Amino acid sequence: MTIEEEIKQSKFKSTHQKAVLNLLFTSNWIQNKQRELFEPFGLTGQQFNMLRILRGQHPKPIPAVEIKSRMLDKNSDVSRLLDRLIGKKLVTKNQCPNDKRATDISITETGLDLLTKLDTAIHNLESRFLNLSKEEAKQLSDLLDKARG
Amino acid sequence: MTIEEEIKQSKFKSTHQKAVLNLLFTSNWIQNKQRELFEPFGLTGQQFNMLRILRGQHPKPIPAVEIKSRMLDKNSDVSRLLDRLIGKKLVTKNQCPNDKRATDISITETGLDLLTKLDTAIHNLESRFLNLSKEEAKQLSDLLDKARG
DNA sequence: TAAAAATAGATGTTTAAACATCTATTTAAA
DNA sequence: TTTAAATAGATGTTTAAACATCTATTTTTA
Repeated sequence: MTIEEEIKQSKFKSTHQKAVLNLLFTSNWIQNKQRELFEPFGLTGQQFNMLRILRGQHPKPIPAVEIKSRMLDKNSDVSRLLDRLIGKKLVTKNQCPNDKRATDISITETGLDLLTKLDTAIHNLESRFLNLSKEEAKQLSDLLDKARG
Repeated sequence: MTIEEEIKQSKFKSTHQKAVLNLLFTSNWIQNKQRELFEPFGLTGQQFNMLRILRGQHPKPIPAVEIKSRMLDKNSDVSRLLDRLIGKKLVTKNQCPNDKRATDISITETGLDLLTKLDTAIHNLESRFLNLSKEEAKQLSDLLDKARG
């Protein structure tokens, strides 16, 4: 379905407006797919994003402020997202010895196991459901970089 | 800034994963810009989306279910979004005479005036801040359509 | 036609987003 | 070095998202 069909709008003020609406719509579309996938595991998209960041650093702990700077959504409420992940034993938090204000956040083995279980499903979502060739995926990413430029 | 810089991640599992992360990031980026713009007018992005849909139909009223089918976010809680817009006198709601279950929703003059005030600012956001040529904007939109295909 | 299914919308509840403010600690400046 | 500024993170509050469930009405079907 084209964006025209998806939102039942045949005309747009400009090509740019159409691109913006399509971008926002497609982002929602992906997030809905992801939500379906995460739901059986009791994770939200933001929580998954955070776990993936921590896995990237594992076994090195990182402070919460560093997580925030890597999140897709820069407004994320990292403190309380962390609280929920700690409650699920997926991450640990300790006071950083060098800087008493800061925290050392690490993903636990349980967290790593959970991500491993999700890996295949996520890969399918990203590659199989994103109906693009490798070249087109690169082209899309490059256009997005340029769009924000 | 490239997506690598934005989320401080130099390697990605696949080109597709990079495209997905870039898409979600860019969507957040746009929504943050929009929020700044709407904030002085007391609107959220969803409320603006709804008003624009109603303007597209004006002066013909449409039922709430029709609004929902045109929203960018298909999970929108239309009833309560409408309540808020009615509270601001930006839209009106009446029982539909043909179908007592349904509603006739219309944008008010106040709502139209508000959108008029926002038009230039939105156009700037969409065209000036989306740093793409017309051809690139079309290319982006086409890739997004294909990605969901 | 009576019962079942579908549709339109409202509402209740839990969780999270958005925004501001606050404390503790560290770094910079006077 | 004493104060001021900046930084890391926690927390409080309001609003909205997410999910289910409910009522009223209309449509279908047995």
